[in-house]
Amino acid sequence: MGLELLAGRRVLGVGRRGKFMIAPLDEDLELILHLGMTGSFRFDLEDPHVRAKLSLDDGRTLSFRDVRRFGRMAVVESGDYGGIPTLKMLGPEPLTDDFDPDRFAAKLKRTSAPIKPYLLSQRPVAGVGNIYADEALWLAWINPTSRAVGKARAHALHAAINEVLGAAIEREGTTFSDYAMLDGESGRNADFLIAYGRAGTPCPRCRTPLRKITLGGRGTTYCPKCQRR
DNA sequence: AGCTTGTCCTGACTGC
DNA sequence: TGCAGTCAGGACAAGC
Repeated sequence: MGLELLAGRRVLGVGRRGKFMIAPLDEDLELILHLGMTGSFRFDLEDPHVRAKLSLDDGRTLSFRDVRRFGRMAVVESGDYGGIPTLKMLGPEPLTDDFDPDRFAAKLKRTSAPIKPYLLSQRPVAGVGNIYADEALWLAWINPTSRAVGKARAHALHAAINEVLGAAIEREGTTFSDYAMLDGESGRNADFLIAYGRAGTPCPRCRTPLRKITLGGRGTTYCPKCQRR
C-alpha cells in the first residue's frame, strides 16, 4: 500500500476517528491522514512548508502544510489499520454514546500506567491530546500521575473530557501558532485554558500556584492541592 | 502484553 | 547580536 495508489482515485467522503482523518476512496481503499503537531490543509497555498499537494478534479489544489513534518499520510485497504497501531487500538469517540462511563471506568481499572499517559495513548478514549488531558484532569480533580482511578473518579473524568472537548469545539479549537480553521482563522479556546501552559498561575478553585512536571515525556500542569494523589 | 523511554523535525524563545 | 540550550499541540519503535 502506498500513496501512489491515490492518483486517479475518487474521494467518496471525508470522515474522522480521533485525530485521524479517514477519506474513503473508490476501489475499497481509504486515505488516512494525521496532521501531527503542526499540520494543516489549505486550498491553493504556496508556502515553504507545503509538503504535499493533492490536485483535485475541480482544478483546485489541496496543500498539506507541515512545519515539523510529524504529519502522516497513507492509503490502505478499507479498515486495514495494521500499519497504523494507534488507529487500530483507538478508543471510542468522545461526545458520543460509544464513550460509555462504565466501560471507561473498567479500562482505567485494568491499566497500571499513570492516568495521563494512558489517556494520551488514545486507547481509553479517542482524541484527547496533551492540552485537553491537562484540562480534563484538572476539571475532574485527578492527579495526572495517579495509577489507581476508581469508578467515581473515572465517571468524573468521563464527564470532564466531554465538557472540555465540547467547549473547545464550540470555540473552534485551541490555537497557539499553527492550528487554524480551513479559512485560516484561529480557534478561540486558548484564552479559556485553566491548566495547560499556565504553570505558576493560581488555581481558580484554591489559589494554589499550578505546578509543571514532566510525565511520560510530556509537559504536564496541574494543581498540587486540589489534584492531590 | 503493556508500560516506558527515546526519536523523528523545525521554529520560537530564553539566557548567557 | 550571536549562539547554545530548551521546549512545543503526536505517534511510533524498541527497550524491558
